[in-house]
Amino acid sequence: MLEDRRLEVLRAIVEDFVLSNEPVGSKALAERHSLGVSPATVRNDMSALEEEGYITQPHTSAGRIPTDKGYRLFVDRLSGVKPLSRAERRAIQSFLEGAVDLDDVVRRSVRLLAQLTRQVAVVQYPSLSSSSVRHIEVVTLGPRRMLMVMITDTGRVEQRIIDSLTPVDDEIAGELRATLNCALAGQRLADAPEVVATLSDQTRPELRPCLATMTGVVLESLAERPEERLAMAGTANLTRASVDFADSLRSILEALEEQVVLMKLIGSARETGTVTVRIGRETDVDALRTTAVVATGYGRGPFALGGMGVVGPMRMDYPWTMAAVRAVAKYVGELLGAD
Amino acid sequence: MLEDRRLEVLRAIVEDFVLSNEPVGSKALAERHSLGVSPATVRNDMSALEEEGYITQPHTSAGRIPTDKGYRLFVDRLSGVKPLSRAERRAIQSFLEGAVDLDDVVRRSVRLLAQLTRQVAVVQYPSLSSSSVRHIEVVTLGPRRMLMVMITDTGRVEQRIIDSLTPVDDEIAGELRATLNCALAGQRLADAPEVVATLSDQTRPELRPCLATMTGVVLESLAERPEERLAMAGTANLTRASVDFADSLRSILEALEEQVVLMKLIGSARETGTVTVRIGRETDVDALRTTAVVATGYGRGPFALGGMGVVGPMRMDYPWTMAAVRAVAKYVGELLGAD
DNA sequence: GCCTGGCACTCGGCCGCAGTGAGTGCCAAG
DNA sequence: CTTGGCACTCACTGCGGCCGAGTGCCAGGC
Repeated sequence: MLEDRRLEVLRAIVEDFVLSNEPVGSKALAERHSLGVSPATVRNDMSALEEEGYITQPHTSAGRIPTDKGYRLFVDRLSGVKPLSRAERRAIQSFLEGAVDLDDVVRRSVRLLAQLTRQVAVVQYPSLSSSSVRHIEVVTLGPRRMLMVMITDTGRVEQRIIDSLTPVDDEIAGELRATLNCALAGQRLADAPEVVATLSDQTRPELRPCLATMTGVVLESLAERPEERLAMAGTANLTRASVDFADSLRSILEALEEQVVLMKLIGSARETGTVTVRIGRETDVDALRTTAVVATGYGRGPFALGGMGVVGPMRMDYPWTMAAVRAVAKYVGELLGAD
Repeated sequence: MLEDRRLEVLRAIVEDFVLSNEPVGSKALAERHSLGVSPATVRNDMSALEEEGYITQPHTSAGRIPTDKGYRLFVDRLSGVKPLSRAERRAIQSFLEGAVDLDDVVRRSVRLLAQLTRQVAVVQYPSLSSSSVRHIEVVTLGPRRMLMVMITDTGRVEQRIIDSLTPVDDEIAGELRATLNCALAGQRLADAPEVVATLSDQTRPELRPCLATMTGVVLESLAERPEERLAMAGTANLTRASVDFADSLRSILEALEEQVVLMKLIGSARETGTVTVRIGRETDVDALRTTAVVATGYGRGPFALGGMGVVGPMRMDYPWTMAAVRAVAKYVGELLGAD
């Protein structure tokens, strides 16, 4: 019960600090939250909390602010996920439902998430490996040139120009198209490697080099090249977060432009079925040590199509942000899953 | 000649201020640049330049800084375009030549431009209206569903799902494909409207609704929807530009996230055959009144495929930036034109 | 007529200083 | 274990003075 009150004090500190962005002191705490004890008692608790590393003071004779560890405890044990209001849910839905194609869905989601949370939002495009092939098209462009277009069930399109060593014509293209479609259409791309492996033997020898190139392309694009696409919005919101932030602003922006970094951050949340939070150094990115990342996967239950999330200052309204991310992910998932 | 020296003084002020970001005074000017006159004389010139509105002083007893008008004069009459070094040209080329598809080209260019100029870089995707149709593909997805994919000669791919009122099969799809390709392949998309207009009459009546939908899609995607795509990079560079900038940083970032605004800014430079510069209020965007935009079109001589450019503080090395933008545009143009 | 050196003046930036007040830690009493 | 009291710390603020870069003006020289 002493333990309980301490946690309550921690929660109060986090909540107040998130609101005010100023170190919170014992007196204000005891007043604003009905803790039922005097400031002196709160001071003792704070002292203990500081000892344990949950809070810290920027300088002597100032209030306390939560540490990474403090936020972590708050997120893990002290906060639920604030449910969104009916109006908010409806807003999300109406914002997304006008989308005409995949690109549009992604761009709308990312803007929506940025506006909603007032943070930087990031949305991965549906990953190829968790999509299925809808159709593969092969077109001749010239005597030794073909274009291959792969369309997935999420609406994503990958195209590649292929230079053939031997001459090609429409007939050959048709044959390749038929072979590839027959083997891959409807298959999940994650299963493609096995399917493709046996393909070569069943084909006319003279087509094999071309076919190999094409299956190569399929596999290669599957190999989640690091520049796997993503969309970002709301970078302007970074400036919202206090001024001391300004120093690190550049390095944060730089980190955010590194797609690889973001993919890791957002992508790692994809597999877990829930909203995950990484706070401060937990991001494993030095430039982001003053920020927190709230992310989740979207679409298809266990086989998430991609990840989405927001990056913001550690001082963030976690319950609300988590709720918003979860809600947007849910709608986007439905939108893409149904398609 | 007096006039000449004044211009020389203005140039010196711009150059010094770009380097130091500090108001430049008469003494320093007379010393650092061999103007052959004393500080007192320079003061007189400065006084005149201020009268005419080319320079201003942030406060009494401080040096002068150029105004919008001053930069404008500098760009128009006082600066050539610094040629790039051999090494730099080579660097550009090697950075771009590994690109595998259109997306890759655009993303590489924008990163390159951002790194080169240390500013925020923006690249439009090749606009559809100045591209030609390379191929149109029609595929059945279901009994009443088809997918249409249009591929342009710049490698851009537009796809759209079409729901038909009447049942469709592979044969019909083939017929539609043939009709569309026959009419449009090789045509510039800008000419598409006329070509398409006559198409309906030459077709079997039962196909007309479908065909109409498809040509509709072609025309619609041609209509340069405002969200015409573009890529941006180097926003972190904004923080580089002095601190007083920091206040306006948010509004600048917000403006940059407005695609429509950017499209206008970059797009308007597309038609002019040269590098254009918009300084301060010339951008017609209030949030960008402290910035300058250097932009140009790329590809295909008079029929530019798209625009690219950079956004940075007014205090910018214009000769060098203009040279860099021009050089990158040239290489990208070659890359996409040859393709 | 233009350039130049000299001179008085302005004013933003940079100390150093003391006063203020929020907040802490400790202690003794309930 | 809680509480009120008390001394202490220290960031922040406002004030006054100094400094120096930079200006404008003027009278003298080429």
